[in-house]
Amino acid sequence: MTGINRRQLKKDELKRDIIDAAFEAFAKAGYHNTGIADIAETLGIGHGTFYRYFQNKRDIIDHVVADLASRIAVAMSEENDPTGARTLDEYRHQVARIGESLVSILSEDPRIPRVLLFEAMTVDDALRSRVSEMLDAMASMTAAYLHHGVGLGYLRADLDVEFTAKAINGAMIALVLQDMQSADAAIRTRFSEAIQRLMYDGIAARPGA
Amino acid sequence: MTGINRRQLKKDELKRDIIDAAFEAFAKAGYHNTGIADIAETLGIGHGTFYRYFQNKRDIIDHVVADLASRIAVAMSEENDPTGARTLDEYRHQVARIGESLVSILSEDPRIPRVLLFEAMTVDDALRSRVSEMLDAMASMTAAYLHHGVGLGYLRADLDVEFTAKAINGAMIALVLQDMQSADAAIRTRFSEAIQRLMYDGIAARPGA
Amino acid sequence: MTGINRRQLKKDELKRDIIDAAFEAFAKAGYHNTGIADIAETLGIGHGTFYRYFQNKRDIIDHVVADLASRIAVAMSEENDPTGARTLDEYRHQVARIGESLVSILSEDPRIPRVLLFEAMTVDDALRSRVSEMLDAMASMTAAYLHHGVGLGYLRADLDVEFTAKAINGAMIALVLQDMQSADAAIRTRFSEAIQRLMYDGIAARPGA
Amino acid sequence: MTGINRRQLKKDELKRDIIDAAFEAFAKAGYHNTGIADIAETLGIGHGTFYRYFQNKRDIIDHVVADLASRIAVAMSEENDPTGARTLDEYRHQVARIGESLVSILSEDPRIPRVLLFEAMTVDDALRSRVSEMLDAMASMTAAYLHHGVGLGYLRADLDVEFTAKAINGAMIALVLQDMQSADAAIRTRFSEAIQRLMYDGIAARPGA
DNA sequence: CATGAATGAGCCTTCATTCAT
DNA sequence: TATGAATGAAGGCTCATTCAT
Repeated sequence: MTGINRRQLKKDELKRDIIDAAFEAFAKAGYHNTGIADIAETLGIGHGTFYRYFQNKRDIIDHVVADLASRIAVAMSEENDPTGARTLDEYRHQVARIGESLVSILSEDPRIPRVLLFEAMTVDDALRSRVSEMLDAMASMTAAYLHHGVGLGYLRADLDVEFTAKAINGAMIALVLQDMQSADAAIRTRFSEAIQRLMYDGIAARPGA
Repeated sequence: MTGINRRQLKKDELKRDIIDAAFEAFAKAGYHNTGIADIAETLGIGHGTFYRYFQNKRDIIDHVVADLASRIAVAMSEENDPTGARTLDEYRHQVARIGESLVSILSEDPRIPRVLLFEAMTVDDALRSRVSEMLDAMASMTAAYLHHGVGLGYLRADLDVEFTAKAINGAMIALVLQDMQSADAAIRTRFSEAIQRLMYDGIAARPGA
Repeated sequence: MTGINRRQLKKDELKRDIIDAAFEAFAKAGYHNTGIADIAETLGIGHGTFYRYFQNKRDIIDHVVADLASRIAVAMSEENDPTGARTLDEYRHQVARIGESLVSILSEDPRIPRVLLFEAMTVDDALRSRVSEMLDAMASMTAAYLHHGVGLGYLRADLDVEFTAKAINGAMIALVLQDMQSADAAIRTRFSEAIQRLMYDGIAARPGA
Repeated sequence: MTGINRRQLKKDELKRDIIDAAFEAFAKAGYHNTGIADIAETLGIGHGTFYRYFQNKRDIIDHVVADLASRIAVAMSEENDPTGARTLDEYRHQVARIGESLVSILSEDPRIPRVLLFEAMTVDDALRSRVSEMLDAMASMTAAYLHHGVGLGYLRADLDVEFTAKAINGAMIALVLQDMQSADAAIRTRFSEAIQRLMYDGIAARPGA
């Protein structure tokens, strides 16, 4: 009994390890420059073993992306409560926190944007769609917060929630990409604050302010 | 003399044709799924001929990117006059125009973002850097306009010009990507206006407004 | 004791099942396109188990062929009594019956000629010889009957028993192959009668007849 | 002009050489045990070159079979004149000659029956059908001669032309297979005569004869 | 004894690149 | 100069076989 369980556990573990190694390899060398043998060698397993866990090369990038997708989904669901704010300030902080969170999910590990935003986009249409949907989901979440902000009267009533959310999302992804290159906390903070000021105050000088 | 020139002309023409065909192919099938033979076949030339014009496969994507880079540089330089505005309204319009222009350069042909933002990013570090620099250049241009706006007093004096420019750039690229998928003029207009309102008015409700 | 016997029985049973499943698979997909795993899966056993009963893939086709050989030998020995005829007519009927029998052994199941005459012939020289010997044995049996027929004066005294037997055998195998494709009883009867008439009457018109 | 022709000639020659080498290899080691690399190595060419001439491994066996088919068709058409006989004796000789001819086509080179009758039958249904049709064509030709013989009154009026032809064909193929193994001229003659006597005289003792 | 996880030899096929014509 | 025939490294994938559990 336990024998079977332990074996299954080992299998699951190896499957995870393969996904991780593939992720690692795809991030470092790119999907197209990575061979199944490279992944297997990293793990010290025979390359035939790979095919006991995944159907083919295409299958593994799918799993890598799915893995990232679920990580992101989990992280997003943890923070997802657009209704929790009682004051403008609370709202701002909440939005800032969720924004940081979204960015962090991708920024946490520079391999994530590399694989998700670049490598996965060159595999085929299906995967491209898959990733696009993930990004759309992030924009939808942003939109939900904006929508709530409008409802509470914190945000402009005439706000084009959907497209403003997409714009903000674009800015956040720019941040992620910036982070991917430099990974400098100070820069990240400045970028983050620039986005927030852009959001709440705009860039224009205020006659009254 | 003229014979040589004419020959040179023909050579240049074919070189251009190869670049265009490669661009076309990379956009449609991706860099890694495109063979030299595919490109040559499209042009009706022998695939050995390719190697008389380009050193290798890596070389051609470089030229494709360089070609896009120069197209973008030209388009940017045409519009590049951050000092031309005399009133806030003029400034806004000028910035809107240059923003539209930047977006248009990439959006004009959906193959451009496909090749530049996806395919080129999976070739190697050198090319990735190359494209990053192009995007940085775009952000720098945005920054120049912001800088000028601050100088003229149209924009907030405490504006973090550099990072706000990057944020806006990210939003514009999001627009480009959106356009790449749908190519719907109405959507593009809405997205564009959302970005502009975000820039000048922010999203917050104004007590006084 | 009985426990061991029962175990032995079970082992023998599984061995049989594996042979049958292999026969089935080889007939359907061919020896070279059949994997050990396919055979094991059909039986619902682990494919490692296969190797407890057979040394390797080569071994199993040997057993399949041996199994067919013994089936054929049994069927042949049941009918084998070239001395039993007392009149020409009896002789003819006896020969017809044994001929039908020989054909039936192979024709009974279209998988038999498929495996024996085609698949087994592409494995290696040894197996090819094995099958050839089986066919030779069939020809020898035919020859025995012819020999007896000559001895009794029913058949031509100058009959080249050996090679005529081979020729008749070839005709019978043609019938088997025909049957393998169509399995139409009427066709089979016509074919069978054509062979018998060919044997006894030849094809030539008889001046006196 | 001549340059192109010479090149084309060389290509045709190499294509032929590949077909021949494949034929050779399939006959010696079998289709399934022969690698593309084996064929290429025999010819001293790179194995990539193979794929400039044939789409894949399946393609080459098709060409090998087609090549044999056309050789056989040519040989058959050379002899094909069932109407040329004026006397029974002439008819007999004619039939004997065409029979010898049919047998010779296959027997001439023991690799032919090996590839055609065994290897090709193991590849897939399509090829199996292809070869079956070839054998049917041979039987049809035999049938045509029998039909003519009946018309001229040389053969029994009640002869089942079609199936008798198939039976005779089976006998001839048995001869071919015999030849494939031994290649002894004396044996071949005996076998051939046994078939002819079987055809014209049958095996039965004749009361009057 | 049964199992199936692991293995790696081996095969087919592609394609960037070279070079003789 | 243009060509395309030739090449072989490289890579994806299969499957017979072994062996620890």
